[in-house]
Order: sequence, then structure tokens, then C-alpha cells
Amino acid sequence: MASLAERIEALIAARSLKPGDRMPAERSLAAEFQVSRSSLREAIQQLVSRGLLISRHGGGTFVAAPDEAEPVRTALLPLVSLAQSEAGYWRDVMEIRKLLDSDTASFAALRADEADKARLVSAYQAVANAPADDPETQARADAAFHMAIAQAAHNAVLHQIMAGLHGLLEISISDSLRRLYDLPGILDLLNQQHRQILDCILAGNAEAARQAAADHLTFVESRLRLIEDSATRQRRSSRALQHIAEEKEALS
Amino acid sequence: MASLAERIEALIAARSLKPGDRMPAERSLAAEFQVSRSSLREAIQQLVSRGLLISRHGGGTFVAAPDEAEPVRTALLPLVSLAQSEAGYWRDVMEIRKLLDSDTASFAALRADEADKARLVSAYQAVANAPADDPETQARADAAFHMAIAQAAHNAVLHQIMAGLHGLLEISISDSLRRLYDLPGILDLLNQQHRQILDCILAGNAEAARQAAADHLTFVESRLRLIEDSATRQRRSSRALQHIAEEKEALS
DNA sequence: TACGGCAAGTGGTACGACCAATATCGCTTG
DNA sequence: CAAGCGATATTGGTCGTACCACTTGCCGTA
Repeated sequence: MASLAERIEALIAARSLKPGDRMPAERSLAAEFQVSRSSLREAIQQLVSRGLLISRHGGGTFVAAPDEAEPVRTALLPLVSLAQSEAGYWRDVMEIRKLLDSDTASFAALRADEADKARLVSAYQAVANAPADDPETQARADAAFHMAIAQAAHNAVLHQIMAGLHGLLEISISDSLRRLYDLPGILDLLNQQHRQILDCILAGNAEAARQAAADHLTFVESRLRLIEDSATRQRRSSRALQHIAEEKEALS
Repeated sequence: MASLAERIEALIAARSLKPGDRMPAERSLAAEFQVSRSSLREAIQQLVSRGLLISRHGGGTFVAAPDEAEPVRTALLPLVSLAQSEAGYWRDVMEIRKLLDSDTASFAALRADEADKARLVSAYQAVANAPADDPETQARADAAFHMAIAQAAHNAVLHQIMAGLHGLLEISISDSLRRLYDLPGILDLLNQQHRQILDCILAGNAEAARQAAADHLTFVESRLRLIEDSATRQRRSSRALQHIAEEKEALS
């Protein structure tokens, strides 16, 4: 027999419940499935943690919106431990990004329609106009620009993978990502590279876009290596203390 | 305050529990966290569904092995609906595989150590020796061979992505994947291509490996397109009946 | 010493109760 | 008559208890 969570999913599909629709009450569902509310709640909590349902205390349980990017982010949560345990994990991420960002830019140059191009220009301007003293906004706008390229590539799988890679980078070296924008004179260089990628895509020049993206990623990786190398030493010394803090928090 | 599931994760980290280690009993943990066993179980079930824990009835709850591939497979479950709703989803998957499998083979040729090469040879032989009349075993051995290449590429992220892509393919066109091996004379062709990829990797010839993998994937995609195109028509007509069956199963 | 069975411990499930947040409906009131 | 408001029903969140099924391991017996 299928697991309870799967049976609930099947029920959603069978009833054609759309995002935002209200689920039957827990007591009703429990009766319908002929299980206790406890067991039903365990199953519901699994679906909630997977982002398929949303529970509101006193309000009800609703089908969540399949947020195109959100499922990928939650999907990567199990990898957090792995990403944090291996210090060089971000290098693996960047190695793949060097490959995929090139292909993404190439596809985008070939396939971007007018709506894609409008989004790309908008995203580029957001990066260029981001306040120079706000690394947080810089990082978000930068990621949004690359995600706009991924969207313009018109490949759902590629889009999801790129979203995942950004998430993994965020997890493994979020601090260094912020500090990247503090390097002297780097904003102009990044903007220049972004502009070149943008122009190549808008012009439909796939090969040039590929090369521009490859150069950009190589540049970013080299700078991140500088930052991360110097940060690794300090981090190592503070790890023991962190463990104690975690134990304390777990028992709080 | 952190969620209960997070507090449990923190406890695992703080206690340095390794895969296979036994978790405290539910009743003990509930007392330690000062929550009811019901609430604790809801949190534990979330971690179980995410593959971090394994519960054995009567035996205890154990920390799961970070199976390198398994978390990705469960992580992709939220994408099932998307994979199934879009008929052409598998084309996106194959498009990315054409790119990544080439790079994977290239990396493997450059980085494979003796243990990797032994695994590759073993995996290849498993494919070549799989019974010709057993598509299920064929498909599994084939996937295992490609995963061995991904492992030999020595990039954790790449390995996870490849595992995810195989999972997505399995979800979207598992039937066609099985029927692939029924095409007349295809086994010899596939084995020949696999052999070429293997030889190039063993010889350390990165460029040849890349080309061999690219040719292989292009070939497989063309054959899958033949099968899938002819299958699409029939599937469409039986979809209505399937929904009824799901409703029935959900209430069973 | 080896074997078998019993008891303790564990996860799985169920039922009932209560609390807190929310939604719903009806009543009062302007 | 309509709008605001308060009581009530509904819903998710939590707790406690009890019982079952299974595993483990210990102890007693052969």
C-alpha cells in the first residue's frame, strides 16, 4: 500500500486541487483515510516540509504554489551538510557553473524572445544601479541577472539547475560572496562583463555569448578563490566553539 | 525559536552522530526537548522523508548514510508534477545531459584514479553482460555505468546533478527507457559506444572521451525521440482513465 | 556452553482532550 | 436596512495515554 503522504498527493491530483485551494480538514481527511489524526498529521507535515502544502493555524491547510524556484531551494536543503562539511565544495560548484553558464548564455542568445530580452535588460540595469555600498543587494541583483539568462535559455531543467547552483553557492560561501563586491574596482569590471554578455545575447551571437560568460565566470572564480583562501584559516579556528553553541541551541 | 526538526539536526551535529549511529529513543528525545512524542514524531518523520534518518520498527532510529545520490533523488520528488505535466520535459533533460555527459567524460578521463577505473570496467561489464531480454536490468546497468563516470569526474556537484538528471528521465519517460532496449540491434550499438567512452577515459584522452560521450548521447536522444513520439498519441487517450484510477487508489 | 523463550525497549498507531488562531454567522446597534 | 461587533463553530497545534508489533538482549534452562 502506498504511503499516507503519497495517498494525500494522489488525492490532490485526483481532486484537481490547484495552488491556493483549501484542503479538507485534518479530522475529515483522517476519517476519509481511516487513520488517526496523528498519523495523518505526520504525513501532512512531510508535505509541508516539502513545500507542497501550507498550514495556517486555525485557518486550514492549503495547496502551495509550485514556485518554480522554491522547490529547488528546499530540494537542496539535504545537501547543506555536505556543502558545509567540505571546504572545497564551492570550487566544484563553480567548476560546473563555468560549464553551464557558458551553455546557458549560448542558448539564451539563440532562443530569447522579446519578453526575455526585456527581462534581461531590466535585470542588468538592476545590477548596474545597485548601491555600491550594499553587498546584499548587489549579490541578489547579480544572481537575478544570471537567473534571467537561465530563463531566456528556455530549458526548464537548466533553469532549475542554475537556481540550485546559486543556492549551493549561497550556502557554502555566502560571506565571501558578499565580500566579493568590496574588492576595489571590481564593480566596474563586473558590470563591464555583464554588459558584454547582455549585448551578445541581445545580438543573438551564441558563440560570443558563450565566450563572454566563460570569461566572466573564470574571473569571478579567481576572485572568490582569493577571498576564500584567506578566510579559510580564520574559520577553522572558530569551528570548535561553534559546536558548543549548537549543542546549547539544540537543548534550548 | 528554531523548528523542532532543526533542533534535532542541531543535536545530531552537536553530538557528532555519524551515519549508522543510533538516535535516542523517541520517548527520551521528547522528554529532552520537553515536547510530546507526537510533536517529536512529526519532526522525525520530516527528517526521515528527507533521508536524514531511518526508522526501524522495534529497532530504533538511526542516522542515515549521506548516500551521495539518494538525497538528490528524494530532492527531485517535488519536480515530479512538473516533469509529468510537460510532455517535452524529457527533451530538456536530454539537452542538458548532452552537455554535461560530455564534460563529465572529459573530467573522468583527466581525473580517474585506479579505483575509479576499476569501477568503470566493472560497470561496463555489467552493462555488456546484462541479459538481452531484461530491459529493467539493462536500464539499471546503463544508468550505473554513467553514474560511475560521474563519480570518476571527482566533482561532487556534478555527481549529484547527473544523479538528478537520471532520476528525472526515469520519472518522465520510464516506459520509453525500457523500450529503448527492445529496438533491433541497438544493444550492440550501445555497447560499442559505451566501450569507446570507457577506452577513452581509461586512456586519459579527454577530448576523445568528450566526443564519444557526445555521440552516444545524440544517438540515444534520437532513438528516444522515435519511441516517445509514437507513444505520446496513445498516452493522451488513456489519461482520463488514469485520473479515475488515482482517485480510487487514494481512497483505498 | 548453547539454545530457547521471556521481558524490556522501541517505533507505529490510535483515541481523546485541550489550547490558540481563525473563520463564520447572527445579533445588536446606529 | 446596513455595518460593525461579539459569540460560536471550525481548524490546526500540542499533549498525554494506551495499545500493538517488532526487535533486541538478557536470563534461565537444557
